[in-house]
Amino acid sequence: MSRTGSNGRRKPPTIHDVAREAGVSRGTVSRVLNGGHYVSPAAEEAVNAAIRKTGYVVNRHARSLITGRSDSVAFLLTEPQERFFEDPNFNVLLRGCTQALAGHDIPLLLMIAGTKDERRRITRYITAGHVDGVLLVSSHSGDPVAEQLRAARVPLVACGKPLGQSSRVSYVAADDRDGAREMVRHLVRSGRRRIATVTGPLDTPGGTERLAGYRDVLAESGIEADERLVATGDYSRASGESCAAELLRRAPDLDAVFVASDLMAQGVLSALRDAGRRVPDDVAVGGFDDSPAALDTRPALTTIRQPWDRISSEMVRVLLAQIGGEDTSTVILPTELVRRGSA
Amino acid sequence: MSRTGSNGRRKPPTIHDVAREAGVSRGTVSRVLNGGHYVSPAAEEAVNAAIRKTGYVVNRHARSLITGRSDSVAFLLTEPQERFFEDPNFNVLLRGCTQALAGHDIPLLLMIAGTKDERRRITRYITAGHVDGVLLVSSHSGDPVAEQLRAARVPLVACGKPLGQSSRVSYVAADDRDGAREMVRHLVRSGRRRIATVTGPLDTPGGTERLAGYRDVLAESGIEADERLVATGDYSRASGESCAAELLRRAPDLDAVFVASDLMAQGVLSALRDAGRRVPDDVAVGGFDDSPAALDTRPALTTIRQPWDRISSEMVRVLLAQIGGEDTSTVILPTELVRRGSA
DNA sequence: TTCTCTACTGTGAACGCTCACAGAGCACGG
DNA sequence: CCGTGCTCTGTGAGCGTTCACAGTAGAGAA
Repeated sequence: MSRTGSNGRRKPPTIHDVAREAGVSRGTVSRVLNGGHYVSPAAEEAVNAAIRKTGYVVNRHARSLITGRSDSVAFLLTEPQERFFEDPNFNVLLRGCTQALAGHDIPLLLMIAGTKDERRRITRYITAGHVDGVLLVSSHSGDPVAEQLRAARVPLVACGKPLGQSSRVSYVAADDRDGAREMVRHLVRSGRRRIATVTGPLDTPGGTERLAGYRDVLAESGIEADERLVATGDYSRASGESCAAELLRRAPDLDAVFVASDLMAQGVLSALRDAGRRVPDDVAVGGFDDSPAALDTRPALTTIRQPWDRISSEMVRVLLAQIGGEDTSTVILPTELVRRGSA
Repeated sequence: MSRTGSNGRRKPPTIHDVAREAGVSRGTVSRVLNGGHYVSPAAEEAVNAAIRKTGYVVNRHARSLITGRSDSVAFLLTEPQERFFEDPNFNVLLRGCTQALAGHDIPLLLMIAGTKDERRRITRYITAGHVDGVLLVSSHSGDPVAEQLRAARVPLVACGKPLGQSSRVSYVAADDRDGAREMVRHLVRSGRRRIATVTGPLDTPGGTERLAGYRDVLAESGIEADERLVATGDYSRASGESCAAELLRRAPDLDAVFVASDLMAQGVLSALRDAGRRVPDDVAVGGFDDSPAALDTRPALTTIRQPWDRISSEMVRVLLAQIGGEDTSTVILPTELVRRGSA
């Protein structure tokens, strides 16, 4: 049933062995393996039985050699720092993509292009056709990798809106702007009028879009915009703390803060506590991300949940469509307000 | 220079194109590609020039088809829950392995075998020879996947000691027991005598080994062991909180707690604060893991750092040695005490 | 010279699969 | 009756590489 090599280790059965076992030709086995079209029920049954009996598993290398596809996908991280690995959302994303791909029997290759050298090596690897497509995670504006892959016509889907690119890179993202609107509307509805914000870096989509959403709601609510109420952080806890201190100095009468990330919101809560302000009585605080940290604050953080599970499954769906030759575009997914104690 | 297919998409150059360009045979190009033995300097130079000119990249599928190796490695997670993805150490491990493998030009395939079905599918995939080896991360005792892969003679290295296995699975781990000793000795040196502990689940290596280390030091220091000072958690923050409450009830005179994870230690700190105990004045608290959370507590957590960067690089080193046919065994790496404010 | 050894090179045959094609068998309509 | 179209099947070729082998050239020893 299985052939045995000279070193005693079994050689796995080939399509030939299955064909012989089933009493059909290689071609018929191959057809069964690839969807079973133009195969008689009797032949199909015989082949399936032979596959079970021999324990046959297709040799993907031989298949790839001829089809030109690799039936694998790269998950590419182009980050110089370890930021993404510290981000709990990243885990959900990676996990979600792995699972969604596994459903299609497609393995995920994890690649990290931190340095320039690595970027070159990985770009070569990918453009050589070793993967069928790329799931790109990068917060960088003007990422050269995306451009190169696009130029080489490699199917590509980014997570989040690639900033500052004129090119047509498909992406999947949460609706940052609308999520921000939702949170600020929530603050307005609860009677706040002096609403400050701590933004993310303004060269990231999360930075600009969430700020835009904040301004949308002030405008629609007829609340006067006040630049003293806007501070720019870098998504770190420490920057949240210092931004909040700065805001309190510039506008001591603020009664709410919309913070563009939960991590920064932690810092904001610390600063407010240090300043003797009670949350939410004196100052309401709204975060963004619904990270696990949002549960650990006191009071627990009211925040905006991004649908990471859906983002990952959509990324995979769009990428597979693109690999299949379809023209794909962008997917924007709705966010959700999670009410807890802080606002 | 590059051939063009009917659909306008360039066909990548093959070894044949390189050979023609360099004026040598396929064999010579292949030899240059695989180490350059038995190749004249002139030929080698010509081949390298031709490779640069054509932009040739080896087709790994064709190579794999004949060599039987795939030049790729699986990073296999056999966890029903998402525990690992919530663990920041896991990120460092995954990142470290990816990078270490990238140094050898070996891509990492991430696979998650949560359900029984997935385990079967993935085991099939791996035993079919689609990867050269497996980096296994699993907290489960009696993991059937490890046994099956071992039986199929797939090179395999586990992260952490596989519990309850009689088999000879190579693994790389931090010295949990000695790390626990180090922490408890530190507590003893600072004058504590009623030292409690919150352990991890006792079906995990981290649970049993760290508890053993705790007992070692009590014994060597002549401190009477007291079962009222031992509580078993599940590595979650909440369990740390409830265990600490329980310990305070059973042994109100405790003056230190050694907690088997930083996450649980966060819970312990909360419970102590709620009980009005000052840290470290009334009660010293020692954690384990040196997770980022350890910096966010007040006071900052004294903890034990596991050398995750070295663990990942050692896992890769051992796996590659095993793939190369060497007999490999176990690697135990030292931990490090990180002193902060809590003890 | 001749023989041997070493360094180097080229060639055919595989690896296991899919694809294109040819051909068989059958049913149907003209 | 043939021709046409359908479903189903087998066969040869070839994907791009490595491997084993055969063969050449030059150096050194006999």
